[in-house]
Amino acid sequence: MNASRSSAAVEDYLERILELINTKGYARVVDIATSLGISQASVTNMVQRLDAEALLKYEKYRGMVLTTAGETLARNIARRHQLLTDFLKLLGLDERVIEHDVEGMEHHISPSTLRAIEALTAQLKRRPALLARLSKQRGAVS
Amino acid sequence: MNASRSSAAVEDYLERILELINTKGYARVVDIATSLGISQASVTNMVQRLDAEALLKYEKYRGMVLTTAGETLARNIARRHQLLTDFLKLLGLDERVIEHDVEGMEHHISPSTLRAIEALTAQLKRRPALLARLSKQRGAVS
DNA sequence: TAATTAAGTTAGCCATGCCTAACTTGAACT
DNA sequence: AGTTCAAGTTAGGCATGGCTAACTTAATTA
Repeated sequence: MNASRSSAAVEDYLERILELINTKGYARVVDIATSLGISQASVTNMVQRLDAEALLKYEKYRGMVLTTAGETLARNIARRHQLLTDFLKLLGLDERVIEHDVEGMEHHISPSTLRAIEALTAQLKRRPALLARLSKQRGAVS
Repeated sequence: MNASRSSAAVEDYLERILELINTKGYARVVDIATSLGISQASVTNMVQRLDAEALLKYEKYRGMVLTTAGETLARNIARRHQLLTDFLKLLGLDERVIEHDVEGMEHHISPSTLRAIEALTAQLKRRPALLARLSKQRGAVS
């Protein structure tokens, strides 16, 4: 009934589930739990909720498949994550920092802001001199 | 005892409290509540917690003052907020979108990422041609 | 087929941060 | 001094999203 707004938690789950399906072909409760660093019980709970919200189809003890809505949403989330990561990489930041910051920020970026960052990233990629100056300016450290 | 990590909520409160003190000279529970769009009861609660965490000194029914630690923290939060806002403004985004996104993202940006964005902003300010191209590239709309 | 065990589920609990309703405090005015 | 009322506080509750402990399911293997 409620197709309102996905919470950060929902987005995190969908992102990992899609990733697992893409790499392993399926997403198990135990793998989602490990990947997110939380308990299996928490995953079971959320997966049942995602089923109720029609973002995936879940059969107890069996497995899950993303619905069309769920897959579309998950793809958008993954794309946003990738774009933000690319942008921060361009700025020469440390991998760990990038991962941490992207995981925090990604749930709060509007489509228009994302488009702007995407365009900026594209422009920056053509200006290595500018990027070099950036690194120098702040000490070349992440 | 616990100088660990501030939650997003704590940061939001400190930011508003500093702002109120800067503009009105003092921060009252009712003003903080209005400014954050939450109930007075919630504010009372948090203010007592911030007192316990030594980020401010609070006397019931009287008033509050930021401690040195609290003020330093608040200033850093405000600065981060300003830098992010400046950056997004440069990209030509809508004010509302900027406010929304900054409020969401600000709690998740590492110091190093902030420095990088600061340096990038400084460079971009000198390249209006690049910024113009950006707007054209994505349709000139926010 | 029976036993073992990894995977999954359920029940009940906790912290955070919000809420409303009801009560208290203190400032301001008569 | 007493009344009034805005500001502040307290109590109790709710949603989200975690947790552990105990139980169930199903796959594997002897």
